[in-house]
Amino acid sequence: MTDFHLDDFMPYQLAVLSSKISREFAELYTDRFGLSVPEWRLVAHLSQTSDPVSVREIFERVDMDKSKVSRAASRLEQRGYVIKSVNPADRRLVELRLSEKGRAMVEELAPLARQYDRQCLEALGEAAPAFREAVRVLLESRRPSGDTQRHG
Amino acid sequence: MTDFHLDDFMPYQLAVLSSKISREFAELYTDRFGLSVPEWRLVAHLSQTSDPVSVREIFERVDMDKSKVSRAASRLEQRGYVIKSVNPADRRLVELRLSEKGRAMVEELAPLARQYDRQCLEALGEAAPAFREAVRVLLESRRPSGDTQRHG
DNA sequence: TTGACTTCGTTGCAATTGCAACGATATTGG
DNA sequence: CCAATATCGTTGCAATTGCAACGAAGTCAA
Repeated sequence: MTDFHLDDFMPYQLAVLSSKISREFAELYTDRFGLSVPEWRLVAHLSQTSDPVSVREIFERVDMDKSKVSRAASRLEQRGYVIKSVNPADRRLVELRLSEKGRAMVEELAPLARQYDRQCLEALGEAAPAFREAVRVLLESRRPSGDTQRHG
Repeated sequence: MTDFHLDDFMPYQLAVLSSKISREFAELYTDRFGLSVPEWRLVAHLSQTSDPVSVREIFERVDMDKSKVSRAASRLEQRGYVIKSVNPADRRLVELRLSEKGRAMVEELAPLARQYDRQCLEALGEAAPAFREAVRVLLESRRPSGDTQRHG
């Protein structure tokens, strides 16, 4: 109607794409492990290192509000996947890390994730590496953003 | 820890990217027009045609739950941006279209949207067209999905 | 040391959300 | 025509969410 074309509009396209993909992938772990999306994200993040990670570090990188991270961590702790402890050097900080049970879950989940990822990239064929790179560039071009809350 | 690399994992990367971009763009219309994200999406969709559109057509394309579309439509109707009417040929269907006021708002918003879009693509430089195309390919490679609800 | 200020994670609360159930309408098969 | 079934949009409700406010802990300057 106006010369604005929704189908070429990046925020819209990305939102639809990412929510579809996120939902589709979630089917692989929701039933099987009883994880919500924020819980999966937290677990995935913790699986990247053996060092303990603070709530702040997570919500900065993962674009989740800190309350979301905090609640996901509590639920995961209750279920035995995550261990919370107080950082002795700075007692404001909470240290999060995976328990043995948590690591075992990731061992099971990781192959599914890799497979899903591969499947996405197959659809792109040769364009896949360029796409990955483009996503990375876009992410870095966005300002690191403020100080407190992200949304989810 | 395991050989799963979150930074290369598409669903995660896309989710972070899209939520950042969506939030960033939302700053342009939230204060100025008092629109929520779902409301903007509905308006944007309606701006693409002068024909009336049903709730179903929208939530199918826009990946929003139908209740979300329904509520966005009601709020927008109350505020005079959208006109709801019953389709006489099939009285189950609700016809949605922009009012004059709604069109005027889009006229104001469209340039902002185009500008934001351009700004995103600039970060990509030459890779921009390929990126757009890749997003489209990915979107089409995802199954059109079930029948009832989307999420948002 | 003290007092002002900052940072961290949790929690209260209101708003938003997704899902299921519903009433209304339409379609289909007999 | 009628009964069974399907589709559409709205709504009730419980769960999730974002935001602000908070207490606890740390930092800094005087």
